[in-house]
Amino acid sequence: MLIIRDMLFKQKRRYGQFAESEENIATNILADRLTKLEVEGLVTRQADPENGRQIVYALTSKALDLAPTLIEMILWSAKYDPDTAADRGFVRKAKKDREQLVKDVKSRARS
Amino acid sequence: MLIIRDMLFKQKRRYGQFAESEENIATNILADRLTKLEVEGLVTRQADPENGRQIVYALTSKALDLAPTLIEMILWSAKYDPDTAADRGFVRKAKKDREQLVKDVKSRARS
DNA sequence: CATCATAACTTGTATTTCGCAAGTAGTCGT
DNA sequence: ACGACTACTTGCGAAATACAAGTTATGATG
Repeated sequence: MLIIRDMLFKQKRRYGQFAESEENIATNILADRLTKLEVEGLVTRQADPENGRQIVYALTSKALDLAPTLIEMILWSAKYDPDTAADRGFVRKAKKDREQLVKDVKSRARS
Repeated sequence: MLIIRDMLFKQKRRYGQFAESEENIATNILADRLTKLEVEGLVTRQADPENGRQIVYALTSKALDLAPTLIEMILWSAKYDPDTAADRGFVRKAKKDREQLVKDVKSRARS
């Protein structure tokens, strides 16, 4: 979930970027989760043609369709978790035009 | 999550009912989760005045506000998980009038 | 072209959580 | 008074996770 969240909302694409996130996931667990996500058809893995040592992960449409669920989770956190990192603009946009936000999030995550 | 799901959508209120659910949660884990949910302010626990040996659990508004998140999860499952238990009518209603469904679910869970 | 840095993992081990089976405590019905 | 019911606890083996260190392949540097 944390990986998909980072890919959907923070445009992260690489192993090193996931490892940096504030949840401090252990590297063996991260590797394990990435292969499980690949097996479940949620992410694809491919070598970066411009930099052979980098692998670029991408979300499948099955994973992009988790956007509404994650957005609802963010809204709930914004309401009840004082330490939440959700930004104001995001929450406002979600309440104003939810469908459009889902489209925007998916489109950004694809690019 | 499974406990909140059962309370929101299946009107379960008691320990024995949670233990029956198809995920077959171990009783020690169930007890642990219920106290954690209580500590986090998601459920309340009170003895049934009509039957002293039964304890009735209820969702707080903080937990009721998880309804949109859980509904989105159900919709995603209905789309991608062939073994999902989500019923047709529910999915139709969610797509037709989401806000109303959220209200209905909350209202049923409170009664 | 040898060496160093980087990125993506593996491996080993201690710690934590979980699953299963069994047992306990306070009602309640008869 | 006694058995059944409901909500838990307890003990222990198995599995998952966290932490630290090592490995492999590629790209950059002097």
